[in-house]
Amino acid sequence: MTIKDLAAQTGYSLGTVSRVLNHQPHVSEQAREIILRAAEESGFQLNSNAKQLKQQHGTSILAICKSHQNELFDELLVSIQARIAGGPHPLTVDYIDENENEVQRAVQLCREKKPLGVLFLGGNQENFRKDFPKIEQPCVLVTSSAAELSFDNLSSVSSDDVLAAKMAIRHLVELGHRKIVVIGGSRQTSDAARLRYRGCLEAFRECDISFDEELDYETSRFTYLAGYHAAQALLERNRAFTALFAMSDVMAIGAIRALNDAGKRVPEDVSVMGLDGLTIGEYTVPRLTTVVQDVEDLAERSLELLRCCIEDRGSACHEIVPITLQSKESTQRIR
Amino acid sequence: MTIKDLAAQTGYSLGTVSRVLNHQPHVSEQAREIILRAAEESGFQLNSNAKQLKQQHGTSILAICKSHQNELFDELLVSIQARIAGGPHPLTVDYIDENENEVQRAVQLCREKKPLGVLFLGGNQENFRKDFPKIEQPCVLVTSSAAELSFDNLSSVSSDDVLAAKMAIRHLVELGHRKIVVIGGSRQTSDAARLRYRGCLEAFRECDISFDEELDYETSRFTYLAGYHAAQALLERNRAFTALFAMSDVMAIGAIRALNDAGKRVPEDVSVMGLDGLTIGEYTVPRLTTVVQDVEDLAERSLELLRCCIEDRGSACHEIVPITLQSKESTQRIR
DNA sequence: TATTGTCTTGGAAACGTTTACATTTTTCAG
DNA sequence: CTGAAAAATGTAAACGTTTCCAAGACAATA
Repeated sequence: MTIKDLAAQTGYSLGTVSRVLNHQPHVSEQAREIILRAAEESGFQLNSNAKQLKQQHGTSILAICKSHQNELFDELLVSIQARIAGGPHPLTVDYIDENENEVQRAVQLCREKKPLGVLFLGGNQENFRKDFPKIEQPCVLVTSSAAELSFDNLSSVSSDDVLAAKMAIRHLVELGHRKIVVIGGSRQTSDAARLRYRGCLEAFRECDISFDEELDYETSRFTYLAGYHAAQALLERNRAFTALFAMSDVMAIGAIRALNDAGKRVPEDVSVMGLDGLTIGEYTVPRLTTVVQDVEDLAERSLELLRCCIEDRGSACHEIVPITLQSKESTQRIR
Repeated sequence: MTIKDLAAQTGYSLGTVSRVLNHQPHVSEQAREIILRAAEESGFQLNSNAKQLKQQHGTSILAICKSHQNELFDELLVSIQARIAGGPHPLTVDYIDENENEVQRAVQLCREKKPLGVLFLGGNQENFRKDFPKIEQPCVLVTSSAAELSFDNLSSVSSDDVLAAKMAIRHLVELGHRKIVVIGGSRQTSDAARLRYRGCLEAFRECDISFDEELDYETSRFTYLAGYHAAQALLERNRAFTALFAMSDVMAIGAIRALNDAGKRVPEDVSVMGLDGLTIGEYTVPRLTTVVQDVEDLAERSLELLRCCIEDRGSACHEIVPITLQSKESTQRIR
């Protein structure tokens, strides 16, 4: 059943049928009604390949997600999907490898799929600086600011990483902690790690705490295992500490496990903080105190920004969504 | 840059270029080489819309995932995606609503996207029985057996749900438990819940334990919150129990939280078992004892089955993948 | 009535492939 | 050499839309 059959069946021409199906003007009420009914009755289904071939652009939103191993992205994706479902623009997700250049990959995918717009979940500033110009579609970089980049089809939505780390450290300081350990991902490859680390340093300075280099642990990634090993390594350094800040929730959970395995209780012996606000933070015992980046907010704003760029051809915009500190059970006032 | 440009550029005809690009025979080595190089150099990208329009079928694998809220499916999807990445058949994922009919949705999606094959993540036997015939593509139903259904384009890969539940109960019994609580999702809407419940009953019978109806709690879903409320409700019934079996890991984790909140220690006061073998079971304190459905296995086998059906037009096949019991910290011998 | 403009419709050319068929070239047995 | 089969290549028609342009119908204006 094609548009042609529909035309033959109703006695109208191809052009008219197409106009009806696309809700275009210049069609009489009568024609619209007849054709719509015929389409309904025959279970007509438009061939999107033909449509896209002709129009030279697809109808979907493409999400490019760096690595499978990021729980925050998982939650974000779920939230984005929920918002987009049922709408006119289906979501396509492509996972790419950790050490692949996401922008280069994007230009390839854009050429092939011709999406209306693309959402980058995670991404490295440097890669954008180098390879972005080849992309014509509006894009938004989520969870990482692109404010320093000046491409007028690149927007971004992120939380203030510096502030987030600051809030975490300040919270620990307010609870009386002075010897605070920091663990995070690679500051060389991750913008987030770099910014959060800066936040930590600023917080320490503002609180007049001299930060012991020995209490800093930089690992390659933000995973559970990385957190576990980091905490373990820190314990082996034999420096006393009463609190630990991990730059991601899963890392914090790994760290808690390592502390437990070493006979330390959380929060009695060591207070632990995470950053992200994942659902699983609620599952752990004790519940994880963390700095929350609201996933719903992030999803909502990034989609909204993308929509703006697509519809109005409005230009780039860089948003910061608010973060909140959620104090739960893994931190306590120092004894 | 189209195939036509490539033809003009190399001096060959459209047909020859197309044959080269599709690795078809009847092309001279020389032509193949020249054309391939030209394609490489010019960064040529085939227009998949044109291709699919002509061929009348797409090239992708479609995964239809029932509900966003299933961690097992998330892990499965990651594993499937990893296997499929880089191959000739991209994966498209569509999440559908909990109470939508997945098969009806599938026929719609198949009409539109014309995938090579479809993977159902979760699904209700009844829906298949009713609406499946309209689907022409090979399909495989994952994590739920379709052995009772006789469509020769429907295969399935699952673990033995009855056995899984049996193993869990037996393990608890072997640890000396007699008063065992069972919580699970709706047996009316979920095949898994029904089968696992049957497994429990059989295990109890085989172990000569009379199962107290008051120790059974059927909730609507398999979530953390459902687990939490179920455990809470069971505690309020004031029946003594020393062990709890939840039909999913997240439920078990919710139950542990409820027990903790009520002042019960796990595993000292109550042993808790889950079923699934999710990664997050490792994150909890105590680590969750569970019956593991190997995600890698499930992914591997389902993809293999689908591939067979697509390539050889081989017919339906129903596989059971082995499960294993992973004893960790949330269960212990009764005191 | 003649002229203009607006609304509705029909017709046909694209979009970039694949593929069946036609044609040319090569190979090789007799 | 000849002729025929096989291999390589070219040609053109599809696939199902959208969209531009032309044309017809009708009303309003001069």
